[in-house]
Amino acid sequence: MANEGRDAYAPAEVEEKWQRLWEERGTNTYTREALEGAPDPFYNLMMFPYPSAEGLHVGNIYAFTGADVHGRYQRMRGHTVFEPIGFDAFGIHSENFALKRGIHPMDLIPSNVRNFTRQLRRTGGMFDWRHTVDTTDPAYYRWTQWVFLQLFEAGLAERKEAPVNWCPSCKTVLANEQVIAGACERCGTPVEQRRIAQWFFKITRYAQRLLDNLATLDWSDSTRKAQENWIGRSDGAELRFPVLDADGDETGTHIDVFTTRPDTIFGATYMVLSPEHPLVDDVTEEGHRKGVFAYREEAARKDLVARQKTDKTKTGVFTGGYCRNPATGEAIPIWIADYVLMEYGTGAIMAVPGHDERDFEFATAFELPIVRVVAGAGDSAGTPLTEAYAGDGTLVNSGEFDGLPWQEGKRRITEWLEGRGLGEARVNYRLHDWCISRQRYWGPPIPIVHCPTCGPVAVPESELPVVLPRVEDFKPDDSGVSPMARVEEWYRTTCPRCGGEARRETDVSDTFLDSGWYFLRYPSTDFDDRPFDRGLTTRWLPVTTYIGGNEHAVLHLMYARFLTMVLHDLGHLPFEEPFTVFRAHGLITHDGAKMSKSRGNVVIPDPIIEEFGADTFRLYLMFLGPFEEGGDYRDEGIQGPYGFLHRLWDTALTCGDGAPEASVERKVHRTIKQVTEQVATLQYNTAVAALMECLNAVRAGGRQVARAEIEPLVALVAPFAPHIAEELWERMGNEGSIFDGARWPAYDDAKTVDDTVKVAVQVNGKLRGTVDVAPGSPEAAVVAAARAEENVSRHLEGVTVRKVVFVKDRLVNFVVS
RNA sequence: GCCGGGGUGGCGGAAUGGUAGACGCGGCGGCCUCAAAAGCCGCUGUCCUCACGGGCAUGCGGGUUCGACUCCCGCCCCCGGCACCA
Repeated sequence: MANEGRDAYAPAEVEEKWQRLWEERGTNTYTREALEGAPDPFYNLMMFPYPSAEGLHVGNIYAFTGADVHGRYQRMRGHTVFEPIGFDAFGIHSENFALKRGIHPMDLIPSNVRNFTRQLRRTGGMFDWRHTVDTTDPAYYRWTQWVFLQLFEAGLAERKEAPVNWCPSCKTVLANEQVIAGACERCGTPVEQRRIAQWFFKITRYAQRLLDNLATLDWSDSTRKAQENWIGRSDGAELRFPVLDADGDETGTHIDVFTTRPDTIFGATYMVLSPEHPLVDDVTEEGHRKGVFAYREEAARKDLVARQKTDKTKTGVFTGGYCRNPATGEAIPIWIADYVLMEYGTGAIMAVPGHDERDFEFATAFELPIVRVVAGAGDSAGTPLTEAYAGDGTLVNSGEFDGLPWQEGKRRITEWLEGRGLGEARVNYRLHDWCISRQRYWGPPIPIVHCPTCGPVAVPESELPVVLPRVEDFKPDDSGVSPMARVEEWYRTTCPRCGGEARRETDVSDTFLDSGWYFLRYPSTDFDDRPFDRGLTTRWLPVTTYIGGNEHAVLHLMYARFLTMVLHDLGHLPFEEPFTVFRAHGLITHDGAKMSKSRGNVVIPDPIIEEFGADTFRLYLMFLGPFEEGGDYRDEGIQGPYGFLHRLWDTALTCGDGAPEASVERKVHRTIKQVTEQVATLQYNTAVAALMECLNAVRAGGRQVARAEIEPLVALVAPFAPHIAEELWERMGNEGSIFDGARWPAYDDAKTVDDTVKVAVQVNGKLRGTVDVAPGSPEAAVVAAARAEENVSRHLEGVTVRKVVFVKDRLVNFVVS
């Protein structure tokens, strides 16, 4: 193709030009007035990144591009699309990196943010840089602290003791990820647990609502399911086991257990308390005190991670105490064992070794009695148990309840015990309250003052933010509390209530609190006197579409939902669910393997963008696999999209003004239809394939291309490759940005239908030929044509046709003997 | 163990129960070019056949159906998440 006098596609030039123009013209940014008056708002949210020192990685770009394609598409359909981005810059990653490199996070983060901003601009995202947030900016975390106070004042924040990982050598608190195989990641010393007072948000109060609302959300199934499991509702009963003294008389205290199988209570042959259970001392007999004490110490010495390791053999000790099984009336021994967790249920269980795998293992190890109380098909009351039986069956050895199906037994036994004041039906959740305290430096201070007379007092709203001071020595030390606890001039203050001497809370809050409400802030960043403006919030929220990774399926998304619900209940928000639609994108691998630094197969975006351009990179990322499932990045694969954009460029700039050819026009209309449907549902890989196929058809045989044949393709490719689309759009003589004025092409249904269709002809289900017929041809005509087909007729020779299957415009199948 | 998602050419991946392998990469052969970049043409699952054709092919084993990558039953393997949750 002769092309002297016309410049070749030079991505770098085109991309720099349009990034500059977008910025100059404010193409993607909104003023406060524009946001307030938006006629058709579409809030397109993506998960804001943590600005690491390494820069954006391919995973970030993959996620952002997928979301940006969606936003650009919605904009071309005429919506006012608000697409903000920000930085989730507090937290342990920055702090650890800063410690390692000896750079203060207050210096490190701004330079990381600058670098991320530069990279994000280069990728061609439609970001509104007027409305960005940085969680480490006091102007932002002032409102994070405000959110804390809302919960505090509503009685949803409470301070209680909870275990943390403790390194006895570094004398510091460790996050779970800093514990490697039970040892401190820095010094290798075995980690212990310690109990310290921490702040919790009472998310468990919202467990049922968080669960119920899931059904109303248009979210990826995998994400919804993950939330459901995380909340972990189980229906059962709380039962009371009276404690007995040495003479076998009731002492008046009792142990409550939670069980999902009250029907098996006749098989409860012993009781197990968690080592931390408050009644352990009460029930322990003199002779057993030493053993119980030693066991409890040992359990405490284990770190929180190791404590939860499964497939370890069961350990435990007998306390010497007994309680009464309220069903059988018999005395059963009370043990303590670390397989019972204080965090779940009541911290105590009735052990039914016949029908619970863990109890069976424990009973076998310590030679405790095992009784069958459920008989499966073919079993009787006396059938011995060689393993725990957890299947279906009817009750046996259960007194008056013998013979009942277990489900019915569950109900009846609960009622029976309830009638005797020995228990009641109960629902229990796996979800725990949200611990937001971090004994760290790099986070927003929790806005509380501890007063010796008034207790914990909220910092008045007018005094927010409680600014995190610049402290050069922020390394955790042997004090065991936050580094802020040694900055006396900071923590010494007066009580806001009584004016007496007091001390600031020195812990900072969890980063999930920063990210738990950031989407509320974006539209309102023009306001510094309120976290989010009522009018803007009503117009723009809830978020229309949120696209992000499933790694945040439970924590981030659950906390954001919880905070939204609370703020709704407190009258601050008119909705209780923040994200109407959520879509989880897949993971991207490189040459079939997960990317990781240690493998050395991390794809670095910058050199790729330099060589091929952001448009090609974006197009390739969206093409290499289904967006919601992820895909495999292969370095050579980028050549396909690269060549495609080159051909698109050449074709668009050499097209003529003639009328479109009918068959090509049909292809174009079919493509518009397909791309429209598939981009809307995030099926980007097949939409891109359709664009390639269409361009091939348009260019077939080096034919002269008509403008009407190629111009729609320029618009269809725009969400994926915005810079080249703008440039071609302009060079084809159009005014203004292709993203302004709802330029998404329309298709004519009548023009998506071909004038002939290929019908497959089978004999006994095997393809023997095809025939071309007019669409909608009747059976008789198609069958006749099929019989006439040479190869088909040969296969029909000498056999009897028993049946003819006809599917209009698709196939004919001759069933022969 | 539980909950998701998968298993299709050399590779990434397409296929409302109806022509398996679209689109792309890679490979092979050719064109254009001083050269490179970009571009263009043809072939490319596998086996048999000079060819026309035909056989075999969607992790494994069964089933339903005129017809199964697709639906049903039973396995195996891979990826992600949760995990002593009573």
